[in-house]
Amino acid sequence: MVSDRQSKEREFRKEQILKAALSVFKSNDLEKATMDEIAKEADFGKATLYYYFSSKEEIFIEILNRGWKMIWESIEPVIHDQDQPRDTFINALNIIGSLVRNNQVLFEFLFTAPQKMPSSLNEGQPEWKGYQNKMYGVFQGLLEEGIAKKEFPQMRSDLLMRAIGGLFHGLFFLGNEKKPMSRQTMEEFITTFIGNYGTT
Amino acid sequence: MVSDRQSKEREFRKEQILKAALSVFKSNDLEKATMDEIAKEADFGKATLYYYFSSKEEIFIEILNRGWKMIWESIEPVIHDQDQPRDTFINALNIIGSLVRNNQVLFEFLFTAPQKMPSSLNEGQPEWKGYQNKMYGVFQGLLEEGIAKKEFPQMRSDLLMRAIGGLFHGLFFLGNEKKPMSRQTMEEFITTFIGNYGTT
DNA sequence: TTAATTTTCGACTTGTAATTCGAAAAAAAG
DNA sequence: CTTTTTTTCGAATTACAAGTCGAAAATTAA
Repeated sequence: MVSDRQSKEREFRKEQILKAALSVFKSNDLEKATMDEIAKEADFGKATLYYYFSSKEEIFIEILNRGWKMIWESIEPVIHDQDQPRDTFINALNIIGSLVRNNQVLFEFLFTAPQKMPSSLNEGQPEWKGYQNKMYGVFQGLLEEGIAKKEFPQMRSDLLMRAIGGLFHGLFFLGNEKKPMSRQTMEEFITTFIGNYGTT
Repeated sequence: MVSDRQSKEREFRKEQILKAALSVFKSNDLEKATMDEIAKEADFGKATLYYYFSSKEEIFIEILNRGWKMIWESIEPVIHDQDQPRDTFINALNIIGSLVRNNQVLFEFLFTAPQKMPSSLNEGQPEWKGYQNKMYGVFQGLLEEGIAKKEFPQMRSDLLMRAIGGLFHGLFFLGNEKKPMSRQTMEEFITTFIGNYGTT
């Protein structure tokens, strides 16, 4: 029988392990992150990690699952006013922006790891992939409506998406300056970039 | 003493091996591409690979070196008329575009592998990195001039670069359609995208 | 045809890192 | 204070893939 406190502590320990894993993934490159290092970083014996997670993969996946879930849950509330796709789009982008600002390392991982990781980890439609798809779906939808309403450049929405993705990534992760980016600043960049189709 | 023909055949075999390696890197993900598989694909014994290359790393690097060299040598001739940065930029982009069209697999590798690969392979400023830097330098320069001449959106050139990079990547590698993209089409997209600042 | 020289490769060695085992320590329950 | 359950971990075990070795096959030179 596990008490309430017990399971809370268990969860806490899992989080510590995930945190340690993330920091190891960050420095060494994913494939070269070893369980030994994660264990050392988390200050547990290696075998103990296997008491909490069944494999290295599972740790990896769990970080993605929790992260993408967080992202989804933070945008979900604001994506419903489809009347102004452009504003909605920028709003959503800005929300993600503030998440990123609060935890760069995690989000850089969430956004880049899927590219780098072995495709075997994508088999069986993992939970995080679902959230990611929902998110991209929403953005794509907003872009399409925005394009239809001439609020955005007239081009294929998937390409516009890619381009904005590149910009966003640059904006948050390329930064030579360390000062966090304000909503203001971000909005300016996006606006400059996609032009002022609707508002001029 | 090695005859001329001998060394040509030797070079030919090296190329076969590199080709096989590329095709293995393509399917399996880099880290999981094994020398055994490359050997099987190239139809040589594994030990023979080591007769031609001193390590798996060297094979990897050699593909990058040759590829980036090719890219650089194909743009280099057209980047000199700095009077019309926008046209020059699109020209150069288009040249790379045609290379890509002729060998998608190779170029997808050239453009994405550097992100995925262990950073240890970057040590000692490898040859390909030099070419890559020169190329980015040129593009960045063109963007800066273009921005100065108001031919491009008024924003940080590194961000514009990122965004165009994303667009380019989408254009060539995201393609749902298999038909190769014409210069015309590409130019249209880019133009739509970065606006018609100079020409309207 | 024989003697180099160049290529090739099967079998082995080596190193690394994931994963498991079994027993002990710690904590909770009775 | 026992007994039971939960956690912990050092010391194997196992798997896999890079790289090496030494001898054979093929090719070229004499």
